[in-house]
Amino acid sequence: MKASKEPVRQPGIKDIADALGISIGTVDRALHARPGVNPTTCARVLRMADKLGYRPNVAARALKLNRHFRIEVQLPKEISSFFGPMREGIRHAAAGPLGASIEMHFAEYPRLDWGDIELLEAAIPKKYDGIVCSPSDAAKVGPLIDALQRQGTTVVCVGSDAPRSERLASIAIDGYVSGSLAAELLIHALPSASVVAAISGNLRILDHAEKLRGYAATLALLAPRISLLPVLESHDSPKEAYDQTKDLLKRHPEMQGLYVSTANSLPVLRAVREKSRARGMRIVTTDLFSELAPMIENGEIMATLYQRPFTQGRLAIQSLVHFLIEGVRPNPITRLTPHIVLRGNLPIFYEYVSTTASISR
Amino acid sequence: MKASKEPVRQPGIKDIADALGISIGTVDRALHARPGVNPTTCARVLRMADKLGYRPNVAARALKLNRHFRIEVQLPKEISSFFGPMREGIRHAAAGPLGASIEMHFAEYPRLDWGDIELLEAAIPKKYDGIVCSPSDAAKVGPLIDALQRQGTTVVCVGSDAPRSERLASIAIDGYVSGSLAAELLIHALPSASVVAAISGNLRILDHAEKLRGYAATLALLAPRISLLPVLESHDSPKEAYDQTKDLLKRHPEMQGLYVSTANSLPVLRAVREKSRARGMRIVTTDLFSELAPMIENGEIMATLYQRPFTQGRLAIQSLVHFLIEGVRPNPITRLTPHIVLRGNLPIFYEYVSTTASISR
DNA sequence: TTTTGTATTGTGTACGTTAACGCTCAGATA
DNA sequence: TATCTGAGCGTTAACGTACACAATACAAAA
Repeated sequence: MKASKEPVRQPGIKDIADALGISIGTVDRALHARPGVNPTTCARVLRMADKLGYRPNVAARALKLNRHFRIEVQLPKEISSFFGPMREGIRHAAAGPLGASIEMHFAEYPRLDWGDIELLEAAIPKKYDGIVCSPSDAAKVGPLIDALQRQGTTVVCVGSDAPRSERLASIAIDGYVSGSLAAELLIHALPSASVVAAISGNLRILDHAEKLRGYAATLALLAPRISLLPVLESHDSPKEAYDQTKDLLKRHPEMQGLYVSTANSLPVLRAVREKSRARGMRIVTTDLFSELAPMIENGEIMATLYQRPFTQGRLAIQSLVHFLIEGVRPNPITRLTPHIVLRGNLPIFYEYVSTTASISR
Repeated sequence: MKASKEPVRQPGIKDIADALGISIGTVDRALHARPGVNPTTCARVLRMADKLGYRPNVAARALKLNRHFRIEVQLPKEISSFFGPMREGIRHAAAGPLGASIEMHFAEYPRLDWGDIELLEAAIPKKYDGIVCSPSDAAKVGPLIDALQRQGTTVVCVGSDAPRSERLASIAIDGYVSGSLAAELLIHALPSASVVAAISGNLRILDHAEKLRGYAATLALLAPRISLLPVLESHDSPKEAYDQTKDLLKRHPEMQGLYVSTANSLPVLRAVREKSRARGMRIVTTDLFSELAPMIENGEIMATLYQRPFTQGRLAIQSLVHFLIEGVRPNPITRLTPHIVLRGNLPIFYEYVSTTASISR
């Protein structure tokens, strides 16, 4: 067999009109279920469109409608190894699906837990078409998101979530899975009777709590003889993290496994190193940044759970833009698994950390 | 501060022309470095375009040029748990960047190592704009790819590669990294002096060889006291794999770790199970399909290295289409890290395996 | 019958870009 | 001087769709 005619032109609205001996105006109305069309005609148009295999020409539509979306991206400045790549992912995805021109505003606030509320409030009168944000306190952010949604600004959460709010979608790492993986990695690497610990950020943040829930549950389920020390809460303060770790190591010399579920892992690692406890101690951390790489390389850190900020940003914008342009509601909740970074695949991730490289996160 | 004027219309070719008091024709020629423009004028246009922040309107361009690309995807039928999701990823990505209408042909051949050559040969006279394929024998496929490229058909390799050929790009899992990760996982889980083995597919396939190279190298480097038995080569035959594993288990009762670097892992696992050697034995497999899931769940398999077929397919089409439309040459080689699937994150991957679900691979 | 109203259909313009075509004019050639 | 040449630039018709507006039909009301 051979292909049919060479230039198989896609049928357009015009072809449907010609085939039916009517005008393109009527066809347009029929296809879009606009009022003012005879139901009989409408049916004929729909049937003919189907018969001809009509697919609307996105380019022409985009040109005609000439939509222009204003989107604000509100992310904290602080954990730049995480939110930097996330912004990159956002930019990347926004540049891709050019069905419409997208005007992106990147707004920053100092820290995860400081300034996001104000920024959201300030965004209300600006009447953006969409907002991407990473809420810290779901209870406070929720009402703001609802207010934004009601006035026609579509909100997508990325990195964290405001579960009870009206946000269009939420893209994040599955915290429970992260904790569970950390536990599993430690279980495999430690004797069946061991003592392990965990140091977390702010446990009032849902994601942190979820990580520890997964960690504890998996330890209990798969390695009942491993005992988990009371969880430390560093509140993402370097000083606190350092002091607490020091104290922990002093009080529990028998400890062999540690899960650092916050990106604020450097003080913890420093404390471990100073106690000369690096050898024998198995550590699983969270996220990936340049200081971490050599420690994975030399074995101080057994594994880190990379939270795929680039991918998260990409998916967030993809959902948002697809909704704005096509009106398609995405899955309201997307939970990704983190990448387990060991020594072997570190080079591949390290590229992302150190350069502004390729698209293949 | 407040945003500037409300409808900040994107400047077009017309605006540049007006600002300079020339015609849009000249602006168009200047912007595209077409002949027939005074260099001085050209420079003025470019400067003004930059000053006004001109971005070409993709929709208008797509409409005018009305490009129509014909792409053939040639993938084997056999490992459907791998090539199925890959086809999905391809479809997904092809539907997304609607800058042009893309006509996709999905061609199938029986097995990885049988029928791909014929399909490529058959594709030459068909004058496709692009071809996506997964070459098994690089030496044989290479010349065909070169022939296709010379006649104007752009070829992208996915899942495997034809390194010396003129293909536009190659997207695949990094085999060396895969093997290295398998080794690392086993090292962590086994006593420092152990005996481990590996069973591979066809070692003449570069990817399989790379996996074993990474495996052996990492074992030697990080755990010099672990000894690696001679590598088994199953040639992707279930019978052979089963028999070889049986034999291996009989001859080496001391073996505690096994890396199955081929998707053909079920016969191997059956042999292990029949020998009642499942407990204590640490197994790392490759890929993920429905039969594997319960074995990860119950611990028979410690981990599997998921090769992310959906992502591979998505990236392959993305490179190809982006090149066809915009003429941008992608990175010729993209090597992804596999996802390490443990019990904890299995549910997230299992979704992909069992359903035709979301986009978040 | 003419008029008015309403339900349906046709027409034209615009969206921003491309490319074919045509015009102009300086300089070269007859 | 007249004609040719070609570099440089302007004009215009598409591309397929959406929408405002105009036009037509056919009924009911005058």
